[in-house]
Amino acid sequence: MKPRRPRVPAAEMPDSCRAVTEILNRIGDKWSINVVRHLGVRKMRFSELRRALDGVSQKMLTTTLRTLERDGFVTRTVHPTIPPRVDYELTRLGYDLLAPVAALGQWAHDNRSRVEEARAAFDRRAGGPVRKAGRRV
Amino acid sequence: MKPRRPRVPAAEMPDSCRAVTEILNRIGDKWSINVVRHLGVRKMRFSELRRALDGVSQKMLTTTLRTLERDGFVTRTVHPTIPPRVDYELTRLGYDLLAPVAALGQWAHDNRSRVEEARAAFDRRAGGPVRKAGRRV
DNA sequence: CGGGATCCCGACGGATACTG
DNA sequence: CAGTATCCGTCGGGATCCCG
Repeated sequence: MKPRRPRVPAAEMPDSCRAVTEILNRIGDKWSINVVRHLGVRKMRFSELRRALDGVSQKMLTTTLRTLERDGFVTRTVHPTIPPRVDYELTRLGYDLLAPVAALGQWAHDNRSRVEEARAAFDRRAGGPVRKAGRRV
Repeated sequence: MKPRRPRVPAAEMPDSCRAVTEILNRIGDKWSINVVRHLGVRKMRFSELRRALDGVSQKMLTTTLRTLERDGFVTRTVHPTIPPRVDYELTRLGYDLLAPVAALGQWAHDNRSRVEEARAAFDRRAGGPVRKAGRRV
């Protein structure tokens, strides 16, 4: 259990800022996080992942997995059988990433209702949701 | 409310999955995380944030702050002075979110080089970075 | 100073068809 | 099964102008 720092010193922000922005641009897309989370449970093959993710297109799953592989988060193992079989598995780096990601996931799970309530309250006050914002699911 | 588990069983993934996807769609945009991180240091006014974030447009900062306000992560305080002054501050929920976010930020900062090395190694093997659908740039 | 209103573009990502 | 190759719509988000 890593002691999390309660406060970020202002002086360190700029540098830390870029790192966060970078990593977020990488894993902040629509599927990466959930792929990592699923592979965190066990190694899976392509079609398993596709079914598990529910809604991902084949193209995006391929792209997502390739990029995760490129960044060193997953390994791709091809079994030259018929029919072909490809396994995806988290690397050490992938498991390291899983820790903070799982924490965020746990937070999201635990605090979902608080966000929903705040949102509903705001909409009552303001008369409607904010235009132009996060992607819808 | 279920007790938290270190490992998420595969059976619970779908539910947890949606929560993560939702929260990530919300804060996974280009600026939200860094706004929260900056406000985690101290309360700031609009133009302070704008300067601190380096590169954010006025429109996106406004939109980001509105949505964060809507979701209950920040408060917006207008001082009816001349010139006007608007302060943004994290709510309790915002500080709660800051914890896992800061952990992720710390991870990003600490592991930046590992990702860069993996990426460089992959590009050497494959002959170039990934483009769409696994092609090379 | 802190926005709101518009215009616009490029990417992200879905649908579909084809292949080894 | 596990991809590749295309086409194409959506919208995130930057630029610009205006206003109280």
